[in-house]
Amino acid sequence: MSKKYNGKNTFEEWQQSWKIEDRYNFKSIEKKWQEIWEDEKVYHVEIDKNKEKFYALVEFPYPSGAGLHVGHPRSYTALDVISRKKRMQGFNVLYPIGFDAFGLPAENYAIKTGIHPAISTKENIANFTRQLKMIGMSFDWDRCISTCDPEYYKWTQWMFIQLYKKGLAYKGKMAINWCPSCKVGLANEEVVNGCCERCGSPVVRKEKEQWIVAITKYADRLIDDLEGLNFVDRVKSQQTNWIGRSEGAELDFAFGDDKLKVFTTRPDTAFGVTYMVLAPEHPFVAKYMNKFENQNEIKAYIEETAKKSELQRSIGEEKTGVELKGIKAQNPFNGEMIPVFISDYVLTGYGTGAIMAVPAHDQRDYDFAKTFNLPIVQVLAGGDISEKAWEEDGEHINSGFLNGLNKEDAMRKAIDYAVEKGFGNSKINFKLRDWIFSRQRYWGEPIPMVYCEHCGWQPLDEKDLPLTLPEVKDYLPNDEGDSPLAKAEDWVNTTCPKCGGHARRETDVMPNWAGSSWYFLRYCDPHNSKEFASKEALDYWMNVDWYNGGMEHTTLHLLYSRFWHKFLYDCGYVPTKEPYNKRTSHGMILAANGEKMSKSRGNVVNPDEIVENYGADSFRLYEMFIGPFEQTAMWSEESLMGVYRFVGKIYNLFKKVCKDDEAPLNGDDLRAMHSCILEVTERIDQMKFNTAVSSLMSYVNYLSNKEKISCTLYENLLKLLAPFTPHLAEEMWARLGHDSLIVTESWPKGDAKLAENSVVTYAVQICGKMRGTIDLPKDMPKDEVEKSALNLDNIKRNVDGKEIKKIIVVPNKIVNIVV
RNA sequence: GCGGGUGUGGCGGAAUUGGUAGACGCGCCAGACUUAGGAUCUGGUGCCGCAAGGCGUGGGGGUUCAAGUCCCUUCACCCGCACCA
Repeated sequence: MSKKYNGKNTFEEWQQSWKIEDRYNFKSIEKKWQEIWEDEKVYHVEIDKNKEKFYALVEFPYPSGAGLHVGHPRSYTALDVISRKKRMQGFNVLYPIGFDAFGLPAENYAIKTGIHPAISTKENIANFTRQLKMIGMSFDWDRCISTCDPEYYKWTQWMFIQLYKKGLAYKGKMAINWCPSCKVGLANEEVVNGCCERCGSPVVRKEKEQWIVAITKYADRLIDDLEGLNFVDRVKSQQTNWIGRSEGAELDFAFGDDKLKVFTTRPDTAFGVTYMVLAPEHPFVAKYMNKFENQNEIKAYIEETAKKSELQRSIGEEKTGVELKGIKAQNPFNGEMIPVFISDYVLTGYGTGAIMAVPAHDQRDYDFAKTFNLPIVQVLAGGDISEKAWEEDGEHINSGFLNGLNKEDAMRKAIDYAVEKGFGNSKINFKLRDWIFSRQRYWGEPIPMVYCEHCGWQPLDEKDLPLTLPEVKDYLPNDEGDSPLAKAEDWVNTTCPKCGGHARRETDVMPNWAGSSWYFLRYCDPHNSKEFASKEALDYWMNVDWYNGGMEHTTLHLLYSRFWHKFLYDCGYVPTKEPYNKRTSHGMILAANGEKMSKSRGNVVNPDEIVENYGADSFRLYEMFIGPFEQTAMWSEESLMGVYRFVGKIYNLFKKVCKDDEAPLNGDDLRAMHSCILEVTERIDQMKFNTAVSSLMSYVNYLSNKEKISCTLYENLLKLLAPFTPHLAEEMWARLGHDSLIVTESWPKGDAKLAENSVVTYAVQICGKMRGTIDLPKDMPKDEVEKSALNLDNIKRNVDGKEIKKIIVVPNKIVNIVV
């Protein structure tokens, strides 16, 4: 008997040395096994073509100064359980971790303290690493990456250059969302209810030159390719909604010397158009300004709307606007001349920034028409348009050649007509906007572009990557929106890679969604200095088989990374169209009173303390037991105590364990063991971790009631526990005298036949009401079941004197007597 | 307004998809042991009732021998988007 992992010796010696006071000492047990795993690189993986691979991924954390939150391990433990089980089932499992290390908090901390973000980030990463190891995560630490490492962001920059070369990254001047508090421009996805996602300040509009990434070119594919993916429905629908595809037509209305283009989803209602509206920012407003009769009024309105924040603009209950007097538009369907307005209810960024208004059939147009006393012409039969707009369908009326048609036919005919006469065509529009990619801050990837007066914007030569962040003394951004990098004159002034003349570097940095858009690719081959990852590694490891992360990233990271991956696929750099086969989302963990955990509320639970008091195994197990994985859960230290007691019980059970021949397995034993194996196996796969733990508890309760526990029963318990409480499982496995690590043992196989009982309990009902139960042999013939049921005292008494109409027998389940 | 989700004991939550509602855990009650502890063990615990029995899965209706589960209707709460033409 080897003593490789075992300070004592054999099973017998362990049992003999057991004293009543020998309590479950999680501290020494957990430390011991963490060291062994690390020394033996148990969780390190390499490509092994003889084994089926499994790639499990969790969202890598931002290494904040606060350290790990109890919410992080919910996701990490879940996929750790899955990874550990998959390993035991013979898969070659890649379960990596890294750090999404660029970001504002480190930079704000630097502004406050003067400590360089690189230094504080490094410290935070060290702390996170300590904590993640403390809770026994089976990550392959050799593959640990950090997005702020130049060896990493070299490739982020390289990919940006590819985007630029393919015309998908462009510099544009446009009104962007500006957070006056963070002093940074934001992508559309980073604005929540008109406020900054990060700090909550109301966002204002600001005209700025920005790097923009043309994610909208992929809008269609980002929706359509969702179909084949195993993503939870709420993720799919949220992404589809966000991208917001709508099909319709673009139509030209004559306006001055121009054609005023509008987008509409209902070209069939064109005969009901009684006026048009432009966004105040629409170029025609400025172009025709000197032709308008009420210039002062128009200018005043434009000024007023410009001052409003996005938030104010979107909640204006009353419709406002100004007519552009002096020029009318002509409806190409019926030749009518109609008035044109500007109003802030028309958005400049969607469609063409102009609409044809059909007040009879659109409530917003209806409200506007009422305010400005404009005619309302009904073109769809139904409803009462003196009350409100009729937005349902109906037969077309007052519509010339469309009269009498239904929606589909009228749509087709209207578009055909527009195409034939040359004033329109069918068109699909999206809510999704291009991705604003510039951030006017310091702690991010420098954008590898220079501006040369002769050659314009030029990408760096790829061999000059990485373009590293320069040192600066002052991290403060300014209100004008200049990045702190602008002050690093030596760095900013450079030469043009094309003509060799003087050029200036881009001083904005990338958003921190850049590095996270492809990190799962780097995990496949993290030390490669020639490519972001080798073809061989990508071919073997991709796709991610199971990706778990927060719902808050559905329209941010998850959308960006799918886009980024599709781009790389189009360039031939990755083998698959989509990066993730399966996406699930964990629920949040709230404080005991149902509030969000936050520093300001003082209700944050610190994992360090939990592990100190109860151990990593209990912590992990509680995270899994806390409630349905995809739902919000409340932290409860009492419930954690219950789990801790359970873990202690498993430890104490050891003293009852004996060799199988001392306590031969009986039918009940086999039933308990096999049904537990079957349940735990199935429930882990279905992410029903809470009920998987219940199964284990029931099994342990069964074992506790026994005088002696056969070794087989206990060994299987340990294997089933290994994914949840790996330290304890290893320790008890070793104490049983095994020379192997339990994490490398194979997952037990449940036998459904052995899990079945030969005696079943029938519920006996009269007219659907429970009147008793009866134990009968499994698969007894129906008429015998009936007879036995009618023989029950309680049934006899209740049936007495009544006529039995019929008796329903559901095999092995229920007898229902109808009287 | 649109999209997604949730409602079950004192509490967190189970329920093989129509077949004994309340698994498992917490809490509570009773008992055991004890160098009294936030320890451990045993039993009990949906509600009303001494009992027989009755009532129970947000509310109301329906289908069925049988409904937490299916259908109709209604209410409450949570999340995402929101003047998207």
